[in-house]
Amino acid sequence: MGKIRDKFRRYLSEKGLKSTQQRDIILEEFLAAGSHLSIEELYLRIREKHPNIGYATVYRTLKLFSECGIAEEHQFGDGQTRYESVIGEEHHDHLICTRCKRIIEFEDPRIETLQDEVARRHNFKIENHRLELYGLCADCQKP
Amino acid sequence: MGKIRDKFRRYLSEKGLKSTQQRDIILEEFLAAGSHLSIEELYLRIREKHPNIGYATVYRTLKLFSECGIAEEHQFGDGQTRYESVIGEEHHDHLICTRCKRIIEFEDPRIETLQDEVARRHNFKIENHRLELYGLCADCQKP
DNA sequence: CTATGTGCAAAATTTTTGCATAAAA
DNA sequence: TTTTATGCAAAAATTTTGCACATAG
Repeated sequence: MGKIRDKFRRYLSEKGLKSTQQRDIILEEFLAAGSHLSIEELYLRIREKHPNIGYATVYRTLKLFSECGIAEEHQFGDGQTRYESVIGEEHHDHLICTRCKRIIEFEDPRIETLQDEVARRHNFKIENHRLELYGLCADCQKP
Repeated sequence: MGKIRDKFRRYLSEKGLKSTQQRDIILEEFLAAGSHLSIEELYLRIREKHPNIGYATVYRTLKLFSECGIAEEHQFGDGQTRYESVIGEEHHDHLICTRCKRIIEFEDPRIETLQDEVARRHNFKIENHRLELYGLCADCQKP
């Protein structure tokens, strides 16, 4: 868990950026909060304890997280950018219920293997990927 | 090719919606244009020949296309919603070059099979899916 | 006729930016 | 002390909406 914080510190110092109170607060809140938070949701949570942190700082800081590889941006199609923390966990993909908006995570190494194969066929070097299956979750299929 | 137009007509009449000049124009332009057009790009093209068609109509019509299943919405992470025509073709996925922004299409039925299996395991009913591999295309790996 | 669609401009959303001030190195 | 970060508010950018008028059925 300290790994994420270390990676962030390291990234900041490599780039000559500064470690600030706000960045620490936002990182802690980001890690404490569950996955798939929208920027607004995160901002509101932070706001509760730290009413003086601005929206722009949250935007800028999340972008930093994403650049340094500790968070991933997602667009699940509701017009809100969501971020998910990414280090330490295995990469996972998503089942997204179009009715109740529930997000279920899964992973399947066999799919990853096939992706690598596709990439190789196109001389493509994968940095990242996104697999999302949209549909109805078990509950929402019941009438 | 007439299939798409037919499906659209059928959808309109099923829903009691009307077939209008604008909808026809937008559909033709959408089909004529390559894949992955952003709403703005499409609007500008339409604008050239039909300067009186409004932005809102293009938005509303593309949403219709997507509802009736002849187009698919994509967000490739540049803040622009893109649409792609979908009928008649096999479903395909995307390799997206993060440097030159090129989009390469591919399909792999074996991946689809595994997706179905994952869905079954979660009692999930897939309506749609999206697989995007981000990274560097062959050209952009050369220094 | 009647219901739906259109165009426009205004509003709502989401994200980015400029700039004076504050804080880190 | 010099550079980078922050907060605010303003600006951009994207998408949606309200409404009077137009058009399809």
